[in-house]
Amino acid sequence: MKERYKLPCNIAQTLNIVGDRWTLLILHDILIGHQTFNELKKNLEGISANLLSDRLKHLEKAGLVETEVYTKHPPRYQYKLTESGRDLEPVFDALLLWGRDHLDHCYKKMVHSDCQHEVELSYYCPSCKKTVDKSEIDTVSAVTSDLYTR
Amino acid sequence: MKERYKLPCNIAQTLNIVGDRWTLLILHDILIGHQTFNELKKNLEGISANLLSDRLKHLEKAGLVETEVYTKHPPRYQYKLTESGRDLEPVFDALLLWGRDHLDHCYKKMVHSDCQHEVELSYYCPSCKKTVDKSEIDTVSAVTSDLYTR
DNA sequence: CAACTAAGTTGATTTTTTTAACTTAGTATA
DNA sequence: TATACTAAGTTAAAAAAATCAACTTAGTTG
Repeated sequence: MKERYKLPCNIAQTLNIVGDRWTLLILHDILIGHQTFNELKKNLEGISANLLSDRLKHLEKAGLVETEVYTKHPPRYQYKLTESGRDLEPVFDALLLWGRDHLDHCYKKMVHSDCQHEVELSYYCPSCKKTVDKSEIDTVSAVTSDLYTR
Repeated sequence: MKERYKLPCNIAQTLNIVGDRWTLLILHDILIGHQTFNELKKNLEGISANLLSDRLKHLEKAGLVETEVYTKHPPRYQYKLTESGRDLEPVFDALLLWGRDHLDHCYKKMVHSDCQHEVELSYYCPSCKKTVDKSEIDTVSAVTSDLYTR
């Protein structure tokens, strides 16, 4: 993929990697256990084979997906997420929870297994070892530590 | 927008609303305070006027954005996020934090204002009033409460 | 040996996005 | 008062991306 968005912004640059049509859904489908080409194709109803092929190649190059031989004869591969691919989980969960709250029809929710109550996303400071409110968080430039808004 | 993805999945259906090229970046730019058409156009380097116009119309229809007159003469509008638009914040933050961890060049980070340490996303059970680990969370069908994997 | 399956590839068509020029209404400037 | 300028778009053409449908290749099964 060419660098589509040129903005100096984590979100834009992340979307340059995972923001194309179908890409996040492919990654999510691998995450939940669909690992062969045809399994993915079957599960992602509506995707075309060439697009799936292109996306998998791109994601492998970008280091989010890796292939692994699972039978030698005939040679068969399975697609797996790398660590950086698995690290998209909060993105999937944030989208899932937005959908839970705002879609006309909600398909999935996330509940705490102990009590079966729905969970939320929150922010955690590993140094203070506590949950912090969004209002206590600064989004700062990674370079100068100046306060930034993007 | 037509219903592009037909999958019975919160993530796919959410991406039907916000997954088109430029859409999340537009929403984020409104969130951080750019509210007029030309401000958005200037800040989203590379976007074309007609696409920005189309996206804003779509987002208004979908209820994530609303317009407000801010001068009568000449009539001038500003774009604002509705509550459902603002609720995308965890999505933006999850993308930002993925970028912090995995982009070659990181532009922004999020720190706890008290201690200046970088924060993480976590899951919170409002019923148990505590942070819960992802391993303690079930993603279940919203309808039948059966365990589901999508 | 014929049919089948997995994992794609190829080429044509359709849809989206980009590029660039134009519009419209009001404001400010010479 | 004509002229240029700005905000907020629209329009049309060209380019790029996605979809659709058919084909390929290598190995397997009946």
